[in-house]
Amino acid sequence: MGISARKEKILRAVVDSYIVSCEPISSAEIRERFLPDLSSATIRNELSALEDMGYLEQPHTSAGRVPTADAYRLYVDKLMPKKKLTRNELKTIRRYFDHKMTEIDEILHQTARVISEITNLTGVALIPDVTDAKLESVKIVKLTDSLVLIVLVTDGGILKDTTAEIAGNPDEGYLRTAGNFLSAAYQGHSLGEIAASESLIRAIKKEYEQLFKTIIKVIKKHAGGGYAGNIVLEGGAKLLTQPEYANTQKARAMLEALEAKEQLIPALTGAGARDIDINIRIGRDNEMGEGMPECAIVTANYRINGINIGNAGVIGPIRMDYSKVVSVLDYIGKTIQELPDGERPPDTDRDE
Amino acid sequence: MGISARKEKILRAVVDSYIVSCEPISSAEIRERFLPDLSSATIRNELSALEDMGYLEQPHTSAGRVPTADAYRLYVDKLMPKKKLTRNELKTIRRYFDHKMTEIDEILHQTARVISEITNLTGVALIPDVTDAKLESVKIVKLTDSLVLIVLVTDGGILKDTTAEIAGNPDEGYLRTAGNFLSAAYQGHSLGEIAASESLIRAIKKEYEQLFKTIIKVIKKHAGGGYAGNIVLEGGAKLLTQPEYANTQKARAMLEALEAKEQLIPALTGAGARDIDINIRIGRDNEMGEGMPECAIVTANYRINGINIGNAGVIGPIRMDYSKVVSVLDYIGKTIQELPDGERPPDTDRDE
DNA sequence: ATTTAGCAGTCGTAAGTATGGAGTGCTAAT
DNA sequence: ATTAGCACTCCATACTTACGACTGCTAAAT
Repeated sequence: MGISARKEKILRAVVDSYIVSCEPISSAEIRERFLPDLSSATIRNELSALEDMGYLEQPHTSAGRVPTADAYRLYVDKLMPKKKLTRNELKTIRRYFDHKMTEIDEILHQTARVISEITNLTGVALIPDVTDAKLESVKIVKLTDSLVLIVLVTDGGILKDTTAEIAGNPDEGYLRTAGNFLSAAYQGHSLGEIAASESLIRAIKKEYEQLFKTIIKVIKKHAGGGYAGNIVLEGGAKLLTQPEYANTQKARAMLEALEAKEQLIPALTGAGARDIDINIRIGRDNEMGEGMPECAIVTANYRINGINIGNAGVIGPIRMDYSKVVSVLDYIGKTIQELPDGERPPDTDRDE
Repeated sequence: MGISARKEKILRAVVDSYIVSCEPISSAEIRERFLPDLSSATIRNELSALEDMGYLEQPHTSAGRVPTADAYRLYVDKLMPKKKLTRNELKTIRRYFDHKMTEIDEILHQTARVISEITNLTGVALIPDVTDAKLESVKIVKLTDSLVLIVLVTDGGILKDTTAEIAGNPDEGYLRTAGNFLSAAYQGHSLGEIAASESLIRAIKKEYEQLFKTIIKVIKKHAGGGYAGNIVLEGGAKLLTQPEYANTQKARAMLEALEAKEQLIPALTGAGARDIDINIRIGRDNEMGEGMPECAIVTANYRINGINIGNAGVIGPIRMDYSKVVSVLDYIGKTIQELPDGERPPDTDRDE
C-alpha cells in the first residue's frame, strides 16, 4: 500500500532538502522552495501524517521535519531523481582511469579513490574472494638460496603471490618442474577445493612434498582467510566534513568502525548484494552489524567482459546524496567496462 | 647556557603532568604532586622566569602553565625519564612479531600497527626507497598469453613485482633467457642507475628490446617515483582519542594531512633523520612542512643484521608521551633484530 | 639574598534568567 | 479538502551574576 502522490512530493522535498543542508525543514520552507501551490497549513497536515507513518521525525516540538531511515529507503527505491554528473565530475572520473591497469587491486583502489573524491564520502572497495577462483597455474620462482616466490594464477587473471622460505636450496629447474607438476595436478580446481581437500596429497610425488605443503599453506592463506585485508578504504577523513560527524564522539565511532575492516565484511557482502548491480543499504545502529554505527553503504558490483572484478562504493552517513552516488557508481561502471580496449564510455564528451 | 637544576625539575613536572592530563598546571599543584619542599610562591617565581625564557605559556592570566614546543624539545633532550613498558605492553609487542615474516612491507606494517596500538597514536612507517638498492636478478614469469610478471630482486632481499602486458605471446623459455640476460647485464647496478642510464641499451640484443623497454618502465616506476605509496599509516582514528583533536576542525586538518601521504615525506625524511636511531621532531604550524598542522613525529630507523629495513614511528600531537614512545620504538627494534633467527630479545621475561 | 605568607586583582567557567523567533497544532472559516 | 489565523512550545542566544582558580606583588621571615 503506497502513499499519495502529494505525500511523495512532500517527502521527496524533505529528503532533497535535508540531503544538502542537514537541517530540519519547515512547512513554510517546503512551500516556498518546492510546492508554492499549496499552503503551509496543508503541507503541515501532510507532514503530520507522514510522521505518523514513520517517514518523518521532529528533533523537538518547534522544529521542522527530518527524514527517517524509512524515508531514505522509500526515496532511493521510488522518489529519487536521476542526477546528472557535471562535466568536471565526468572528467575527474575519466582522468582516474585513463591509463592501462592490469591488476584488479589497482582498479579497485582507483575506484575507491575517485568515488571518495567526487562524493566527499569514504570510498570503499571489496576485492573479490578467490576461494572460488579456478587455479590456472602455479609458478615458483627462485629469488635467493632460501627464498622463493610463489605465484598463483587463476582464471579471470586474478593473481596472488607470496614469498616463502624454503629449505635445501633447490635449483631453478627443479622448482619449475615442480610448478608445472602442481599446475597440472590442480588446474581447474578452485583454491577453496585445493585448500580443503587432503586427498589430492596422495597424487603428489614424494619429492615435491615439502614444497607442496608450503604451497598449500599459501593457498590457504588466500582462500580460507575470509576477506580481511581485501577491503580497501580511501578518504576516511572526508567523513569529518559531514556535519553528522561534527561531534567527535560519533566521528570516532565511525572511523574506528572503518579501521576494523573485518567488521565491514557483513555490511558489504550481506544478503541482496549478490545479484544486483547497485546495492543500497541504509542502517540504523546495529542494523549494519555488530559495532557498526548508524550509516549507509552504497555499493556496485563491477564486471569487465562479464567477469566479476569486485564491489566498490561509498560508506557515509544515512543522509547522503544517493542520487549522485548512484550516478557516480554507474558512470564508473561504464568507464571500467571500456578500460581494457582503451575505448571511451559512450556518453563521453571531451572538453578541455 | 643551561637552566638551574630546580628550574629543570619544575619544567619536567609541568611536562610530565601535561602529557597525561592535557590541562594547565598551577603552582600549587606542582608543589603538591612534585615538589612538596618548596612553597607555591617560590614555584610561581620560577614559573614566571621559565615563561620569560620561552618554555612555558599561560592560556590566560588566571590559568596554570602549559609547556611550549621548546619545553618539549628540552624535555626529550635532557629531562625525560626512562619509562619502562608494562608486561602487557611487552607481551603485545612480542605477539605482533611472533611469526616469521620475510617481507619488509609486512614487518613495517606490523610495526606501525603495534606502535599505534600501544601508544594510542597513529603509527607510521616508511618503506625504504629502492633507488639505491642493487639489482640481483630479474625474473620474468609468463602468466597468460599476453601477461607477464616481472620480478626484481635486489640486495637486502627487497623485492618488487609488477604485472605487465606484452605482445607476441613469447614462450616461457624465451622469457627465462631474457630474464637471465637482463640479470647478467644489470647485476650489481642500482635501480636508480638502470632507470637513468640510456647507454646500457646498446648492450641489449635486438630481440629483447621490447621486453627491455617494458622492464625499464617497471624499474622507473619503482626507482624514480619517490616515496609515494611507500608510507604506511595505521590507526589514524586513534588520534581522535587525543583531547587536542576534540575540536573537529583540528582533527580534520590532521587526518587530511595524513591522507595526503606525500606531504609526510619531508617530515619523515628531513635532515637529521638519517644517521641516528631515534629521531624526534616537534613542530609548530608549518615547521613540519607545507600544509602540515602542528604535530610531533617520532621515528626510529630499523635494521636487521645491519641492513636498513625502513623507518617507523608515531605521529601525534606535540603533547605526547615521548618517553613511552621511545621505549616502544626501542623495544620493537630489539624484537625485530631477533626476528629472522626466531630468538627473543634479551630482556624478555615470559609470563602467561 | 632567598623564600614565603598573605592578599588583591584578573579572568574564565557555570549557572541562572530573559528574550526573540521559528515552527507547530488546532480551530474555524472558506 | 484547504487555508488563514493564532496560541503554544521550545530552542537558541545573549546577558548577568557569582564563584573560584591562579597569578603577581608586597612585605615579612629566614
